[in-house]
Formats: sequence, C-alpha cells, structure tokens
Amino acid sequence: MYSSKFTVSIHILSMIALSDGKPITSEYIAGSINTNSALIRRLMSLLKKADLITTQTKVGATGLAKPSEQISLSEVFKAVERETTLFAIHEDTNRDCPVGARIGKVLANVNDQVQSQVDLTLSSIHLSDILEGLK
Amino acid sequence: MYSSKFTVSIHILSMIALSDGKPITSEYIAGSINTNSALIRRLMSLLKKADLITTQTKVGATGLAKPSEQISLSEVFKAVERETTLFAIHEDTNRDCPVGARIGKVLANVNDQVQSQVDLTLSSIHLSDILEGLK
DNA sequence: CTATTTGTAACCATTATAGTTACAAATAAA
DNA sequence: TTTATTTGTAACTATAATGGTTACAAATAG
Repeated sequence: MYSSKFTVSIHILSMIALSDGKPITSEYIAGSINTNSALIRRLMSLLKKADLITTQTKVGATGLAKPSEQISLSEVFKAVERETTLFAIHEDTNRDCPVGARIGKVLANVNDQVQSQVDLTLSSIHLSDILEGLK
Repeated sequence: MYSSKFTVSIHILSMIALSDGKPITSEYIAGSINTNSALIRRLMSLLKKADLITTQTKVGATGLAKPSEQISLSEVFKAVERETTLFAIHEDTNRDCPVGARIGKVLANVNDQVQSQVDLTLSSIHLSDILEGLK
C-alpha cells in the first residue's frame, strides 16, 4: 500500500483551505494531525514545489495556490509520492526462458492499465469534494 | 507501490499454465525468475490456498486449479497481497479539530473509490490474456 | 529404502516510512 | 536594531515489510 504521505497531504490542504485567510502555521496543522511540525513542513515543501500552495517565512503567507476546485487528488498524489509503478516488477528474469524473456513487457502493460485507471479516478476528485465531505 | 509478490505470482501462474501437463517444479520456476525456490513455494502456497493451483509432494501434481480464462488478476492479487487499504490513513488525528475528527471517513471514501476501480480493472484481466501477451 | 519435492520455519540485509531534534534563514514586530 | 516567530532542510532513529536464503520434516515415487 502507499504511504500516508498522500492522505496526510489532503489533510494539510483541507486545513489550509478552511483557514480561509486566517493565518495558519505548520505547528497548528500538526496539532490537527497529532504529529510533528517538521513532518508537515516536509510535505508542505513538496506541495509548494508542485504549485499547490504558497508559503513563506511570515505569518499569513500560507494559502492555496489555486481554488480548491482546481486541485485534483491526482496532482496531490504526484506531488508527494515517489515516481514508481503501482506494482513492483522483478527485473532480473531469465532471458533464456520464453516466459522470463517476455513477461516484463506484459506486466508493464498490466501496470499501465491499472495505473491509468487510478489516475483517472484521482483526477476526478478535487479538494473541493473533500471539503464538501468534511461538512 | 505494491511488492513484486503479485507480479511474480503472475509469472509463476504463466509458467504452470504453459507447462501444460509436463511436470514442473518450484525449482524450475525459480530458474525462470532467477530467484530462490523457497520463495516460489511460499507464493505457491498462497496460490494454492486461494484455489488457483494444485500442488502436492509428487512429480507432476502441480497445475492450474481451473482454466486460465477463469483466473482473474483480481483473484491473484487478493491471494498474495496483504489485506490493506490502497492508501495508508493516519488514524491518530485530533478529534477536537473539525477536520481531524472527520477527515478519516472522507479519506476512507476516497480510498474505496480508487480501490474498487483497481479491482474492476484487475477483474477484467485474466491469466489467459497474460498468456496471449506472452506469445 | 533412496531420491525428490513440497511446505514451512527461521534468519538476515535492505529499504522506505514516520517521527524527531536541531538550526540557519527570512520576516514581522518591539 | 533586537527579539520572536516561522519556514525550510538536514540529520538521525526506530519500525516494519520485502526479498532472499538456509534448513529440514513430511510426503511420495521409484
């Protein structure tokens, strides 16, 4: 399974979205997640690099970089999860075996099919939907 | 990302399917994957428990438990991967915060949506399709 | 009764995560 | 200018799962 980085990031984005102008700090967000502010800042740093939020070393600078309707979970996922295939594929197969020689391509194809479905689903859900669900 | 247990299992099933009557051992399959036979047997044990293959301590007893057209990748996945959610969800949130109190349910819902899409895709692919791709 | 193979237990090394401490740099406010 | 606050990041630790390996009892064929 994927790490909690993705879901914690959604939590962070929700907190920021709902702060709505009022100054919000990594310390405060950490309080809602019951964890460390450095961990939050680490994720916020990635979210900033992906242009999902704005931050600065000053009070009140933290906010969404665009409306919650325009932030899809696909973007959030890609911002914080390492670039990997969904299923690990054993690379060192025996090329002298007909199956070993060809299975890699077949499995990569399976992976792509599933992964594009996941991306499609995540693309269809936006931060605004999450906020709606939180009401 | 998920471990290679799933994709290695597909490799194993393909080897068994293509052995087609001819005796096949875990040692032989391990040779195609370039790994250890105990590791293969560990996975085969799970595949057997899921009624996907038949095995016995005798030569020639290893085979598919049903036609390759009736073995979906969804079954294979469930046979070897631990029962988990696709995305880890941080459980210990602050219940005194409106977001912390409700985000868990919202995230579980997101998880279910994605996971059922994955399952749908995996259900639509069968071992027979893999064998076709190997040709 | 010998050889082969399965099924499983018990390890070990590696890797990523989650959590933590610490601190320089930026900025606001006194 | 000085002080306090906050970000951004580095460094470190503990934990857990994977992937690989050795070993061996039990089952079975010859």
